[in-house]
Amino acid sequence: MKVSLEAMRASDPEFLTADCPHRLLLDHVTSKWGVLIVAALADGTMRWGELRRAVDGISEKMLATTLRTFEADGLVSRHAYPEIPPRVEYTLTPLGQELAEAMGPLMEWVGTNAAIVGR
Amino acid sequence: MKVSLEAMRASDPEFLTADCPHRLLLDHVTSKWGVLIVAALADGTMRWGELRRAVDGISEKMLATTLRTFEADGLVSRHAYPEIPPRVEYTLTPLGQELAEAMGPLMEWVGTNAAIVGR
DNA sequence: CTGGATCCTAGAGGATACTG
DNA sequence: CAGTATCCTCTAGGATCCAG
Repeated sequence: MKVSLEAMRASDPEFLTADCPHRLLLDHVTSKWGVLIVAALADGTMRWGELRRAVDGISEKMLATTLRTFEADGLVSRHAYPEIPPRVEYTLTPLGQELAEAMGPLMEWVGTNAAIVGR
Repeated sequence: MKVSLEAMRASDPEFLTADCPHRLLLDHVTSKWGVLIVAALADGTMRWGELRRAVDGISEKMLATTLRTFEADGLVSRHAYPEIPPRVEYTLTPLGQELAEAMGPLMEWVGTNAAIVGR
């Protein structure tokens, strides 16, 4: 399947024009860490610490803010258990799982073509 | 198809770890304007001016630098015609077209789910 | 028409310390 | 363990002017 801005704009003329909601959502999910967090959570529910380790190099701040953005977007759900020590789990919502599947081909492409990248 | 960091790392343990080439390539193609440029070019060869109009809101600087990055990555090819006034056309390479196809599902997902986005 | 060259800024992102 | 709070850096990106 191809992308085709033209085709998408045939049904919605505002598709990916400046300041449209599509742009905002696209910026969220293609953010530096957003892609990696979704990819990590695609494997299933994870705790904060697991996620931090799975997404190599992420700072605590960016993990927190990206997760909050995704929660607000309804892509990730958070469940905190009232225990000592605390345990908090993050899971993709059904919508988030759709996203994970939609990103599958892109991730595969990156996986097989990383060698080509120039500086 | 799901993404699954785990699965990808089974074959390549370095997959999407910090400073790996995958990260670099991913940053290129998921950059703010990169996605939109690939999407626009997926419809076929375009001239500089067309591209500028198709990618609503892009500055000349970012159009130029993103195109140069993609050229260096082998995703886009540039052809300048020695005419007055100048005409320059940009086309996706075969590799770029693969990328465009890989991004298809993501674009569709964004198209159908933009309403959900929070601020 | 297709850019290159400059200058500038907002905000993404990082480092560190601290807390329930 | 799972975060918040601060402060700071840096660069992606924008605005503008200029040129072949």
